[in-house]
Amino acid sequence: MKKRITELTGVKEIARRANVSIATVDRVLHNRKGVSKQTKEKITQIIDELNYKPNLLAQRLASRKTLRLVTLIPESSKETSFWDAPLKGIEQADEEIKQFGIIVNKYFYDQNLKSSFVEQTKIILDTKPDGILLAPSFIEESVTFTNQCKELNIPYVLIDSDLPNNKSLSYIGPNLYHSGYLGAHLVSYLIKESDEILIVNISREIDNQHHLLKKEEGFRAYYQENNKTGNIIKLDIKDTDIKSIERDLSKAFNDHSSIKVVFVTNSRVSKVAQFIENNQKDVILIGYDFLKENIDYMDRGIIDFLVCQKPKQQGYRGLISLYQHLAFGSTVEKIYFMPIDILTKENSAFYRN
Amino acid sequence: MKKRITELTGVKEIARRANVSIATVDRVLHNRKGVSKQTKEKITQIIDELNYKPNLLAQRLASRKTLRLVTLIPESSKETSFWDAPLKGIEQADEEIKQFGIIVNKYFYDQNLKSSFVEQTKIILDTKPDGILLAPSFIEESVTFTNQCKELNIPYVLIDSDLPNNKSLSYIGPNLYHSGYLGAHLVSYLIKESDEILIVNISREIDNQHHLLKKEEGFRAYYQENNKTGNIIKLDIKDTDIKSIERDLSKAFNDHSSIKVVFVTNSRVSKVAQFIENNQKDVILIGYDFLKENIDYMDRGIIDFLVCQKPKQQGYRGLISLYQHLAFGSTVEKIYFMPIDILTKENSAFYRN
DNA sequence: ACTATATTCGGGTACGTAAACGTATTGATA
DNA sequence: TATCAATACGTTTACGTACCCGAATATAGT
Repeated sequence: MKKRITELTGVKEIARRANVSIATVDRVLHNRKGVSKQTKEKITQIIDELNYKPNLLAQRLASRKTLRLVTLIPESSKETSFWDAPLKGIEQADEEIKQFGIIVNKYFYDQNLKSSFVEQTKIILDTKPDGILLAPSFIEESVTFTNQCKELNIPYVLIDSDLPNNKSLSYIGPNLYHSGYLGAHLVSYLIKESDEILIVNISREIDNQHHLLKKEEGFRAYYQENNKTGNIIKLDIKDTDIKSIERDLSKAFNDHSSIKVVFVTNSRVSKVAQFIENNQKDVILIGYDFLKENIDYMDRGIIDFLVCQKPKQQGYRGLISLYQHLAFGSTVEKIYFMPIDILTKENSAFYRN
Repeated sequence: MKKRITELTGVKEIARRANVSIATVDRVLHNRKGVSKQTKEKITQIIDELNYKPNLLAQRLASRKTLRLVTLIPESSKETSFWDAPLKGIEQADEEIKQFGIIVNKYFYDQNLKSSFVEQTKIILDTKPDGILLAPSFIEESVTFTNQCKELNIPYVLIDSDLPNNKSLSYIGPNLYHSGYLGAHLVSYLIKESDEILIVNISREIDNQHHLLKKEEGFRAYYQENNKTGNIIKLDIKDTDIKSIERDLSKAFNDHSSIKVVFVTNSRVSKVAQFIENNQKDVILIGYDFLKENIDYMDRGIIDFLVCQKPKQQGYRGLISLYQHLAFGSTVEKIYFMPIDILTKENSAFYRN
């Protein structure tokens, strides 16, 4: 530990060199009025010369502001615990930044209930937060909401899925198309020419099917582009209870005798795993997301691969981005695609969500 | 943005409640002498009551200390650019923390020259840094060095490979055994009973072979534990020039006609790829590390899988850990195993090192 | 020329903590 | 008893920035 050499680059130094007071320098720095053109130019020049960077510590300390951020994501449901992970990320970020005078308010909606989403957005707008982290499951309603945010000049970050006309500060989440593409690539290693591939979409109508379709598109694209002749069968399951799923799967396996690979387009892969375990099917099973139930099946060798895109990171990074943008005016990446991670029995223990 | 409600939990408030000055509170907080037992107890109690947490911003601002951290890692060589990545991570962390009064000095050694390592450690100890980030390629010498650090009370963090008697603040890097184990698991999907597997170790004697052996051990363990009957052939290549490598590989392929998978235990996989491309061998090739030359071969379909363990993150996290420990006294994870990432042609573009 | 108003600027305080320095009290020693 | 050191505590300045308040100056209008 050594004494710091006296700072030679602060506002004080700038003021000294320009023969003005620090208040004037401050005005220039914050683009406030009350400074003559001459003085402003002179100060600006000195700022450039010194390559002045404000001391962030002092800045936040002196600013008697409290930033309030809100998050709006689906609540964790019985159907899937997927949203536990982003929430954890949010909580972790909250923990880290709250000491810097940031308050985070969390709001949740029911993924099966559009009205709950709309309701929450209204409540949020009433509180006039300084920034918003949003998981936009319902496209149309989300567009409406984000437009309102724009009008009120409230920056927002999207996670998990993007919106078409994205005026968001940033999108942080998967590239769904490539995610499916990768799935197909993996599958290509695992099958022979004559084998059949079963793609399974499990999702209620009301869900944001956008996700699944994009993935399927990527999956199919791989086969087209690479002239693979895999025989692809598609199965849509709209009723998400286990009985319906088992019934539909049974039928598929009866109709198609040489299914070798099953590709489930979302985190509900554990339901399929349950069926496969019970019925002793000898297939390779690929699905999505690092959920406990999925990991269990993977450890038991029923699920072979899980593709995962760091849901916790999405929450964490989203909040941190907002914070940095609001507190320091840092620029943030407009689009931040999460890595596409491949999990197997052998590396899942080391996975960082 | 709202005005912050006047802080009711600072040293000032504690001082007010205890009927003492803030200096006395400060003394108690820092365990300095000059406070009577009574007063100290009283203040301690109030601190607990208020659940006082010091304002980190103010703390760092007021402390006229500069922390100096040093890093010691191999220099990037012609043989492998692996260490470019950790260096980048270090530089990124440096960029982030230098505004908080942290100075980072970088030192490098030649991975093929023990003496250069020892030399650098001496120089470093002379400068008496506040913390050290170390990549301990040479085990014995590193043990000596870290023991000296312990004596001088300088905390250090290890990256990339661990040391047996680890009194380090933290180890951040791969679990090599599991890394190899995963490789075998991947391979198991790709081969038939009769196929042969070629394990290739490319490394000069002087290198830290520890790495490679651990990986190989994991690889073999998988086959034993899972009763796989794969026919494993091992090839050690001590001369790292391309000609020797090609000669040795040629011989191996001549001797063994049914090699289907080649597993290279380190980042030199691109050399093998070069051979395979030139000789049109139809094998699946698996190797390590996200290097440009490796990615190139993967994009061209010569390398099928790369296993990678976030080398950049290792550098970044290592420095940040040191900083947080020294600046804030945060506790850091004693062992932080990096995730074991599987890269293919299709997800490498989204990889975050 | 004289007020009224706008513009330009500096002084000073605040944020919460660190720590150098000063002061008062006590008790031991010569 | 005079001296001194140790102890316990308070006062004050400093860190670098934000921003309020008011003073000085310039400009305009009569």
